[in-house]
Amino acid sequence: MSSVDPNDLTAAAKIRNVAIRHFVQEGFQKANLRAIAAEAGVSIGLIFHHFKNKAGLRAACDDHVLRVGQDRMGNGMRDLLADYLSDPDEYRLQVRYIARAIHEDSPSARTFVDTMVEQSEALFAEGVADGSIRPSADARARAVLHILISLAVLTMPPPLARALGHEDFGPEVLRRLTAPTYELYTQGLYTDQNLPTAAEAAWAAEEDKDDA
Amino acid sequence: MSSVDPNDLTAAAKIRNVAIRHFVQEGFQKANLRAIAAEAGVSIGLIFHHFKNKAGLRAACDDHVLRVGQDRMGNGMRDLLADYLSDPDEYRLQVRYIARAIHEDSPSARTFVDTMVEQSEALFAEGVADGSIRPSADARARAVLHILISLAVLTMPPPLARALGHEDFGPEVLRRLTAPTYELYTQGLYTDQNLPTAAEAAWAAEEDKDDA
DNA sequence: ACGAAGACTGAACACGTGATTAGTCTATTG
DNA sequence: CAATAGACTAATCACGTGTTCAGTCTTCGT
Repeated sequence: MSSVDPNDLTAAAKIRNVAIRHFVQEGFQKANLRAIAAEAGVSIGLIFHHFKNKAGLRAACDDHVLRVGQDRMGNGMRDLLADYLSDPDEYRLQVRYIARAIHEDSPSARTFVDTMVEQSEALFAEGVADGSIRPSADARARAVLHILISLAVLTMPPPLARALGHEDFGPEVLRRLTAPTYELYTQGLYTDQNLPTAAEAAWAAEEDKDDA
Repeated sequence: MSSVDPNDLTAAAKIRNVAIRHFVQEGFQKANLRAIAAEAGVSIGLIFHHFKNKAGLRAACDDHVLRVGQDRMGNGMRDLLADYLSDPDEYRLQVRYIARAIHEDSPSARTFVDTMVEQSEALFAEGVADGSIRPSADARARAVLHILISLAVLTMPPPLARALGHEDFGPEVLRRLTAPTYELYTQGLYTDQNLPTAAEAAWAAEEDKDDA
């Protein structure tokens, strides 16, 4: 659906697709319009003809990627991870683009994030209703945390992947994370009775603050 | 220790500190050397005199921030979050700088990440030994996952903070995340018996792959 | 006091790159 | 068959910005 034969695409679409890849790989600033034009097989001027300026091109890319992403979520987003796993090579680029847009607080990213959180919260609510998921004291915050974690895993930086023995992130790394994620999501990290050492102390200390 | 009176700093240190802020707020590419020089109260030429070129300045910043971070970890890192909470305004900048360096795979970031993972794994091992933390099938992967999550929380993008009703990330948002994090780390997400719906199915599907 | 080394300045340079513009080609319409 | 519009090109401009350089000022050792 997304990587059709490049021949039957309009020039504008070709430019957009190439630009998306460049924006992800080099960042918006560093991305070079001449290089994009060359790779898309068009002249530089055409970019401006279609998109007005570099920011316009970016807006078009944001719009396209986020719209596609939102559509995919629309007909039954169960989980970002699940989606990703269905075809890693296909979605890796788009996921990274989305993550980048979110971190840079692009306008199109706002509604996208809202939708994700909304859906995630609804999904959890379902689970709670049928007893498969534990209830939470703050359902909204839990949804946010879950999105945050999913995004983090899917955009794992190279040094962390390397700490797992792989050159960079990919299906193998993801599979390696299966066990700890599974454990965390089913049993948690700490044992039942005592909530000790590190994080807990910090959280507690933080909570003391608004008593003062 | 870090924000002393700007007057008694050497010019090179002043430049470095200003540069760190600019690199975080605008990114390395967009950061303007003239603006940095002006804000540091020196001429543009001096930057090149001390740091050779822009890349040199960046290397110096990387080195400084990561060294400071590593020192802090050295004398008893318990938890990234705990550290952060001790003085959010002070560390916010540095944490974001580190996260950026890690994502861009800067050379100095590699050893830093390794140290973090190492320490985290050791910490978990302690906990497992004294019974406060559950054992894991893959201790290394769990440590990586934990670092990943900590980093993600501390560099939470604005749209997600907004989904929690705040303008951007800060101590309040962090406190809001306390409950779900606490729940996740003590009980997990799913109830005991069945591991249903979303993520689980995906993880399972993924595992099937290497049977084929 | 003198000389050298290094801190420091400000103007000028070089060049990459986003943007403009004049003009050509293609195709649709009346 | 004009004629109009839009896709498209290639040369050119404009300018921000990293970098260099010649020269001045400060400091310090002898």
